[in-house]
This record gives sequence, C-alpha cells and structure tokens, in this order.
Amino acid sequence: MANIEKKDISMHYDFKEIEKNWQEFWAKNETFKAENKSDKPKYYVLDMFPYPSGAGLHVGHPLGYIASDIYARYKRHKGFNVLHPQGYDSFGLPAEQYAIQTGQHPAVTTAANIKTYRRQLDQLGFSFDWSREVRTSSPEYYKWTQWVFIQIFNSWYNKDTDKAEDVERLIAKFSTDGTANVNAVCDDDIESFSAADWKSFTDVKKQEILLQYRLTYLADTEVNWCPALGTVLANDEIVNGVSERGGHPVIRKKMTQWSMRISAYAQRLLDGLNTVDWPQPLKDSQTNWIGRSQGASAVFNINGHDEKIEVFTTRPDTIFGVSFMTLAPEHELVAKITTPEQKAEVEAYIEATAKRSERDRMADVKTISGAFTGAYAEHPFTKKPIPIWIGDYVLAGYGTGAVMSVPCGDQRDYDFAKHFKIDIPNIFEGVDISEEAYSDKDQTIIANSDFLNGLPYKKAMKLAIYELEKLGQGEGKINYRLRDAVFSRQRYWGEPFPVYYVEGMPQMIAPEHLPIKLPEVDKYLPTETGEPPLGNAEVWAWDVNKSAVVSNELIDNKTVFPLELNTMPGWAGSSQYFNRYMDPHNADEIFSKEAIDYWQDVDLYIGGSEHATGHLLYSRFWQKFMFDKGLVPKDEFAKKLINQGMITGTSAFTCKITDFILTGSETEASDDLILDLGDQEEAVLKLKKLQENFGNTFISFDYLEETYEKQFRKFPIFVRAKEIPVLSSKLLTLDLSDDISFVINPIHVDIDLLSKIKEGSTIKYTDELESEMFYNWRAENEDSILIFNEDSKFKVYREVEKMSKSKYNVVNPDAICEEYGADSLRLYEMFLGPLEQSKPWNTAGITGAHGFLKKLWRLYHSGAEGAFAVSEDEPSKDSYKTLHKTIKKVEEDIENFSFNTSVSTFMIAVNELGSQKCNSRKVLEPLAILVSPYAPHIAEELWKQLGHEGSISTVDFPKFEEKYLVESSKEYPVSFNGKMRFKLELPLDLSKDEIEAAVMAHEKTEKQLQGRTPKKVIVVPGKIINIVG
RNA sequence: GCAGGGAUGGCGAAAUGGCAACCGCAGCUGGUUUAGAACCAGUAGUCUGAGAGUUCGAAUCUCUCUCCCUGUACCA
Repeated sequence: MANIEKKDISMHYDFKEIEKNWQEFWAKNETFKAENKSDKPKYYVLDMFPYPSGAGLHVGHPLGYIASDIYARYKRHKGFNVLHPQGYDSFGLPAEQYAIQTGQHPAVTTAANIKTYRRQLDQLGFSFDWSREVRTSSPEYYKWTQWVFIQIFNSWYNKDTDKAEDVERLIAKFSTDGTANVNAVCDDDIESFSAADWKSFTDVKKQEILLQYRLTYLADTEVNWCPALGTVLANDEIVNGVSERGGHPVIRKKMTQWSMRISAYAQRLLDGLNTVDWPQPLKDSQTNWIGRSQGASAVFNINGHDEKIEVFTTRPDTIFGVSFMTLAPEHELVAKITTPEQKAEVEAYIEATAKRSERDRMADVKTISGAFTGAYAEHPFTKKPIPIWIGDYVLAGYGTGAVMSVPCGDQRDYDFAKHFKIDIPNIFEGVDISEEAYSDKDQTIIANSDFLNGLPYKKAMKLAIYELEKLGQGEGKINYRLRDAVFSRQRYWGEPFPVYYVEGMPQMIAPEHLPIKLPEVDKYLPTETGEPPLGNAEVWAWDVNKSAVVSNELIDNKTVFPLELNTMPGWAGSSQYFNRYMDPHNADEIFSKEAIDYWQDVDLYIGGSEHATGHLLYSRFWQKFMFDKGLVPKDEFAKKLINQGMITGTSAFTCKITDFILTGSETEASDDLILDLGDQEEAVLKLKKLQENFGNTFISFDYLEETYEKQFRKFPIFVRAKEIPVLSSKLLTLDLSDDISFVINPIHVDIDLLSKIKEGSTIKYTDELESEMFYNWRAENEDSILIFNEDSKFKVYREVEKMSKSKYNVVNPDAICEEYGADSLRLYEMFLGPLEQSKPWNTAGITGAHGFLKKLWRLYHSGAEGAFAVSEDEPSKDSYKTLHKTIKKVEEDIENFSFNTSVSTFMIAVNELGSQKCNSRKVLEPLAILVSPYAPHIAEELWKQLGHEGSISTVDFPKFEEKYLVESSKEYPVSFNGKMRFKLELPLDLSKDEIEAAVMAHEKTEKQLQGRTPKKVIVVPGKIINIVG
C-alpha cells in the first residue's frame, strides 16, 4: 500500500489513524467533561478504583471498563448528563515492597505506573472525564480521608436514635446524667458513673472513657500480624491462613491499634442490602460476613467461684440437653477455675493449641481435642453440676468464647462428647441420636425438659428465654460475627493519621491544618526498635503553637508532641472516592452540597467480585456514617452493581521432579519411607544421589500424559521410573536401581517461552517449550535439566486459569491494539460472552470482530476504489426493516447489559445491508450512532464523513418504529406431534379456524397423516401450528 | 459441609415454553488476487450432561442423579 493512499483515510479503514485522531479530538475538546449543573437528568457510571500496578493492563482488565463505557456512551445518546470518572487507588503494598527492595520512593514508581496505565486506558478510547481524576496518594485527596477520620473519631453511636451522633452530645449526657441514660454501642468493659463522677474525672480519664465510645478508637486488639510483611492484616486480607498478598504466614498478636466500630452498623448494613440491586452472591457473602444470629445469652454460675460463664446460644430451647460446658483455650476464666489435679493437663493442652498455627487448625477440623478443667458449672434450672471443658473447636473471638454444649443437638458437641465419653442426654421426642446429633429445628418437639416438654422449637425458645430472664440469668440476644475493623497499618505508603499524642492520649489535629503530609524517610522498613516505618522520619512531631509538623528533636511533650506512626489501611482512600468525584478539586469541602445533591449516588457500579467483603462493606459503612452526619443524601452509595466475570488464560507448566520414592511401588513421600527400610544409611545415600542428579530436572509432559489420566487428572503425578525408558536408563548408568518412583509437580512458565506458529494472520502458541529461552528465563533455570521427548521437543502441561501476571499467562492488549485497533478489541471483548460469566481468552477470534468493522466501513465506502459514497435515496423496505430490528435489539441488549448479543446483531445488520446494497443516508446515519457506544472511533469518523460537525457522542439515539417490522404474512412451522415437518406461508390476519382449514387442506398434511384423523389441532396465530394424532 | 452459578457443534456462544444452534473462530470446497495477506461465494457437523415428570409442544418449568466452576467454613 502506497503511502499517499494511506493518508487518505476515506479510502480504506485505517484504524490507527482514525483512533489516534479521535482520541486527540476528545482530549482537546474535553468531550466527556460532565457539568455539575445541567437540565438533563443525571447518570453516574463508575468503575471500581484501579490500583496502578507495575505490570500494566492485560486483556482481562478492560472487560468491565468497556462495558461501563458502552453504557455511559449509550446514556449520553439517551440525553443524560453522564458522570464517568476514573482515578487511581495509588497507596498500597506493591509500591512499598518495591521501595524496600530498591530504595526508590514509592511516589516515583507509582507515578510511573500511573503513566503506563493512563496510556493503556487512553488507547482503548474510554469516555472518562479525566478532569476529575483523583489519586488517593495525593495530599489534596488524602486531606479529605484524614478529615473523614476526624469526623468518625468525633462521633459515637446512639442506639436510641440508631445513628451516629457528635461526641459533644455524649459529653453533655455524661455531665447531666452520667451513664444512666446512655444507650450506646461501645466497648464491653465500660464502667457506670454519675454526673458528679464525670465532673470529678481528670481530663485523661475522660478521654479514656470517651475512647470506649468513639466510632474509631484506640485499643489493644488481637490482630493478625504478618512478620514477613511487617504489618497487621484485616480478616479479609488473609486467605487460607496466609496473607492474600505474597502468601506469608500470619500469627495472632496483641497490639495497640486504631479500630473502626463497624459493628455498630451491623444491622443497618444487613438491612441496606435489601434496598440495592446488587448480585445475589455478593449480597450473600456480605450477609455471611456480618453473620447475624438470633438466640439468647445464658449465664451459668460456677460451683465454688464467684465468676460466671456467659454463653451465647441460638438454641436456648435445648438448655436441658446441656451435659458439659466448653471454653476456648484462650478464655480468661480457664486459669482461675482449673483444679490443681487438672492443671498439668490443661496447661499442656493450652500450650499445644497455641503452637498449632491457624493454618493447621483450619486444615485439620476432624481431630477432636480438649481437656477437662476439673471445675463444674451449675445448670440454671436443674441446678445440677455440669463439667467444664476446654476445646479448640470453640473460638475465642466469637460470642463470649464459651458454649453450653448440647451433644444431642449439635454435631460438634456430639463428637466431642463421644470422644471424651461424656453423657449425651436426649431431649427430643421420638428422635434417634445413637449415631449423630439431631440439629433440625422445625420438626423438633422438646422432651425431658421440665417446663419445655412437648413444645415445638419456637415456643420452647421463647419460654426458655422468658424463664432465664426471670432468674436474671440470661436474655434474648442477637449476635453478629462482624468484628470491628482494624484501621492501623505499620506501613509507609499510606495515609498518615491526623493524630498526635498527649500523655498517651490521641489528639486530633484541627481540620484547618490538614493535610498532614507523609514525611520523608531514609528507609521504608520498620525501625530497629520495631516501630513502623514512620518511626524513621526525623521531622514528625506536632507543634501545637505553630500548628505545624516539626523536627522530632523539639518534642518536649508540652507544646511539641509525637505524631502517630501508623498509617491508614488500603481501604481508607477507597471508601469515599465515589463522592469525591462529584467535586474532586474542592479545596474547602470534601464536596459541595450542590454537587452531592445533584449527583446523589452511583447509578451503575462495575467491578470484580473480589471486593465483596472488603471495599464494598467498608464503603457502605462510611457512606452510612456520612449519611448520619447529614453529609450525603443517600445511605447506600451504589444503586446497581455488576460483577464482570474474569477472563481466563491458558497457563503453561513444566513438570518438575520434586521427590523420590525408593520402593517404586508406593505412593508415599520419601520421608516416611526411610523408616521402613532396613538400611537407613543406604537409603539416605541413595536419596542424596538422586537429589544431586535429578534435583533440578524437568520432564516433557508427553511421558506423563498417560499416568496423569490414570491418576484422576491430579498433581502430583507418581511415575515409576521403569515405565519411562529415558529415566530408567539414566538411573542404570548412575548405578542406581530403577525400582523407584518419581514425584512430579507442575511449575508455571511464562507462555511467552512457548514456541509460536503463524496460522493465517494470527500467532498461536504451541505446547512446546523453547528450551534456550527457558534456560535464560530465571537464574534458577540456568542449570536445569530438561528431559526431551523422542522428537527432541519439550512439551508443557496446559491448564485454563484466571489470567494473572503471577500465573504467567497474560495477554497484553497493546499488541492487539497495534494490530487490530481499539474498536476491534472492544467489540471482541464484549462478543466473547455474557458480561458476568468467566470466559477463556483466545486472541485468534478477534479477526471476526475486525472483519466486521471492515465490512461496516465498506458500507459507507461503496464508491470507486473505496471512496466514500452515500446516497440520499429512500432506503428499501428491507433496509428499513434491518435498521429498525437492529435498533430494537441493541436498545434492549444494552438495557439488559447483554453486550455480546448486540455485537452479533450488528454483524447481522451489516451482512444484510451489504447484500441489500444499501447505502442510503437514512439507514447509515442511525447505524453509525448505534455502533458508536461499542466502536466509538469508527463511528466518529463515519459521522464526520457523513458531513457532521463535532462529536457523535451526544447525538440522539435512533428511535425504533414498529411500523417497519410489521409483516403481512408468516411462514408457519407445521408440526406433527411436536416435530416440525414442513413450513407453510399464510397471511397473518387469518383467524384460528381459517388457519386450521388452510393447513388441513394442504397436500403435505394429508401425506403426513396418511389417512388418520387428527385428535387435535393447536394453532397459535403468528407462531406455530401443531397437529396431534 | 454450606451457599451460589453452570453443563448446547471442535471452540466461544444464541435461543427463557413454539422452526435448536443466530453470530464469530476453527474446518472443508470453489473463485479472485497477492511478495505475505486480504476478499467473495458455497459447505459440513451434532440433537441441548443422564433419567423421570408437567405440556398439544421442553435447551427453557418441576423432581432425582452425575460432573465442573466460584465463594465460604469449627460462628455455638
């Protein structure tokens, strides 16, 4: 193609030139800038806040962005004032880890990553209003994160009004009535006092008390400490007992930490779920996370002690079935009540459970363990003694850390009782409990239970609670699993707290002095004394006179005080960002009243389901708090939420020899086997030799394929050396017996190390490893031994997994944009399948989407040598029909977020218009608008060529008109007993009887019936005819 | 264990009670053209995971079973 021709973009579809031009046009004209004042109705479309990682985007990331962009563009065509902002959640661990390794300031790497991200986003043609961009790590932004924190600190939760209120109100109540009329969500161990007491307290004491009520408070908390990361993690940052990021072990540790009293909002967070249009699985996981259970608390006296055991139970109706009590090993009463005889056993048990890591306890739920304390509790009604045990199946962190054990009604209690031979009384009428506990509630009739005899579950429960209350030994209670959220992190790259300490008590810095900027440090690791990284800062003290951050040397604890060394967690900055977008550059307020009143809330929120119990729960909490304070008009921030499905990639694995089994027949690990062998020393030597020769060895997958199939398609694979001649002969040359087995495990390799073949225009990955590239890939592979197959090739094992950098199976969108353009990529990503389902990526298929765009272009360029040619003629009836059925379908599809089906609708339309040789403006103009949300660049270009000035983006969406689709006749499928046999064209205005007559008179009907008389003829006008008989 | 989702050509999928497989990829045949490619015309496949039920009619609704995916788990 000559260069001259290439410049004339009207001649052929030059997507590179088109996309570049229009991206420049949009940026220059601020086409997508949203105004905070408009006569149009508002619509707010938001993508979940991206963290700008160093790896950049892969093809899985834009899926949600493309969907939300189509919707935003569609809403603009529909006359809405659309807010579609984007920004960066730019504080976070990866940048800090990188800083620790390289010494580079996280701000520098973050800025570089954002640049890459922005370039990649821009190249996809998204209609973001970039004038509203925010970054959580910029002081202008985190000023307001700090500001919200101060508001939360200055609030308490009043149960009477069921909302957050200013702490001043609480102080006023204390001053007039003491704690008498205070009904607050607060710490468990609060003291009661009178108004006079309050006035007599010292200032420090008052502050201490208030901390027990504030919605964010400082307290010694059992936290999940991750030694490898040097920080505390929230529950949702831990997966399977190890850190979500990096997979490091996590231990429990007591530390003084900021916490958020999210538990105050447990019920409202639950109730709010009924008011939002969010996916059910997401709602379910929040419901489970909050974990409401209704029941009763019951207090058991302990024989010979003043202390009492309080338990929470959801089955107070089974209280006569209690045959023992179980305390968590960590329970504070354990040490006090244990008898001298049982002391040794109990202490040994506590020590043993403490040693078991969280991970072991999770992996091993079957083993029953516990110890008897020697002490007895007293049953509230029967007054009989009940033995008190400890067991690690009772969790210290849930309820009171103690349970009343009812073995006949709870399987865990049942197993425990069986194991320790404790009595299992049956309190259910007509139920056999000799094999397992009976936990069904609905059909239960209580027996052997004094005043509860003969009652069903619900009535028994009410009566039991009533009787407990009468005794003063219990009450009806609702318990939540949701714990207060730890809000401190021992990290550098996060929001600093606007907090300094006077006599150990936290003080807020006045809002007018915000932001408190993150100080500079020499290194990003904890200090030698174990303080968080901010402990390395030299200028990190607060001067109350100057109202400024000053050098640590000036700390005198009179006018200059130390500042908080922790920083805020990742979710701090993302919990209000959707509101800040409404007025992102406001320096005086978090957002103006006009802005929040106009935009209200997010209408459509699109993002991944991994945020279900983290970001999406915390944000709802902050929003409800802001609502209580009258700052926002809605107490739920997002009306509708969609989780886009993930894109999967085909990972490649090399099969590595990871272990040896000396007997050759068993599938046991080598450690266990040594014990069985006569000559241990010989075995050790043998293993050593094997390790030396096969320690870093990989084997081509085709040797293993058969064995893999046989072993239930699971790794590790156990193969006998004898079965693989290459291995067997190598063993023999090493003077080793081939009567051994190898244990083989898969190790990820980058799919870029596979050899590629060109197939048509696309590049396809094979299952073959390029060995030279493999040796050079990573240092540890340099000396690797590859065992090739008979054809001297090395095959890898392939498996479909979530596309992820860590799995080395990512496909980069840059190369695809380069070859096919953003419009092709956008269409293809939507074409793959339903938005919410996960689907595999296959780059080869993109040619279909690209081919469609070329055909679309040709519709408008039917002139000589592909020149632009559009006629002013009236389109044919068929063309009108094609257009209007397309309008109808595309509109329905977008409203239902069914983007994949509208792409195929476009393809059909273009194929039909092509064969109709349609080039009428009256059809092609609306068609360009229909396509524009999906493929905006080509649509803009065609719009311009059609002679329009300015962007297509706010042109009215074409109006569907039914009249073009009205048909006068219908080709009826004629079925016999439900099977379609032939078709018959009949006018649509025939009545049922007329249709039946016409069908029965038809010769083919006679042929089908072969003389039989039909029992019944079903006629559904406009649809189908079915003849039975 | 519990909760949710799913199973349709070789692959991704469409059809939500009425003609199964629109559309695309891959395949095959032919044409045209090329340095490579592109383009055009045509074409095959299989019977909706298994079994039962409701119905004139079921991929679709109901029940049972099998398998897969995702989330979650000693929560009293």
